[in-house]
Amino acid sequence: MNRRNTPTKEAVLSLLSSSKKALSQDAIERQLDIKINRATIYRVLNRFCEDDLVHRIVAEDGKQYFAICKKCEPSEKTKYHFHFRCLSCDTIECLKIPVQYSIPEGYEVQNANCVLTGTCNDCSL
Amino acid sequence: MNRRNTPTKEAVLSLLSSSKKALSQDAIERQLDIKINRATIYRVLNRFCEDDLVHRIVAEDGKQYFAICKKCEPSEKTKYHFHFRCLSCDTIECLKIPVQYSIPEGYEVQNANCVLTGTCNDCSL
DNA sequence: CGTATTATTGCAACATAATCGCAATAAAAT
DNA sequence: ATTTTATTGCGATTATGTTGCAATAATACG
Ligand SMILES: [Mn+2]
Ligand SMILES: [Mn+2]
Ligand SMILES: [Zn+2]
Ligand SMILES: [Zn+2]
Repeated sequence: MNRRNTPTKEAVLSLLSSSKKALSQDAIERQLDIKINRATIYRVLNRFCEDDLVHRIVAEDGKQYFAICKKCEPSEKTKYHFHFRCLSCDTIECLKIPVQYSIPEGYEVQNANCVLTGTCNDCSL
Repeated sequence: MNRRNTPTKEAVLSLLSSSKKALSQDAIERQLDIKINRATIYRVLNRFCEDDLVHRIVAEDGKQYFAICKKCEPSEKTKYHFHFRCLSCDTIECLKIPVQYSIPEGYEVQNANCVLTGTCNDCSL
């Protein structure tokens, strides 16, 4: 399935690139200059995830948030990192903290979704 | 707000106690002998969480799963532990693996939701 | 006991997130 | 220019979870 370049794709990727926070579909739709259909945004995002351009975070609110993988090297060591959700400013950000665990025998980990919740630095003043 | 003992409450708690896996509202409703309304189950579960009898896990599928806190002492050291979701048998279990992280200055963590996904021991044969 | 208080329940309606089918559009290849 | 088919918009649909309200029942209290 070959990918095609479209204004929609570029707009969403550009927005994610310039954002310091992970964004939900909702937030993306609101922040975009052009009007893009909801289903389309989801499809674009899902494609980005498939292509490992973007990673998906599921927060405690059950919603999906998307963030660009800038420094997310697929190096086995720092494969997964924590995310932080601030209950005060309601933003989700990537923390440069590797997820460490020792999995029991026989288990195989394919993905990790780790979200810490609380108050961020900006809001704790 | 005082709590009252009801058949519903006991049935749900008993089911969670005897289950080795975390259960969704859906699964609880199906596994219960008596028919209990969906909203009621959610309300019972939310009360259990408020009272720290049960803890809530939000998985990658965006759904809530509930598990009994048997050995979940509120000791600060092992406050949070990992959970594992098997994509093969579609179950979620508590791992006795503490969540370790070093949070940046100024951040305050109130909760952690950490789910590893992959294949469990039973399914990896 | 009998009665009063109010936590709990069932039901329907609601809210929101995310997906899907299908026809129309448009990017890319030829 | 024409063909191919990935992408889009739209509406409908599924799913999870919550809420308002009246009815029910657990608990306290005389
Ligand atoms: Mn991240
Ligand atoms: Mn657990
Ligand atoms: Zn904040
Ligand atoms: Zn399994």
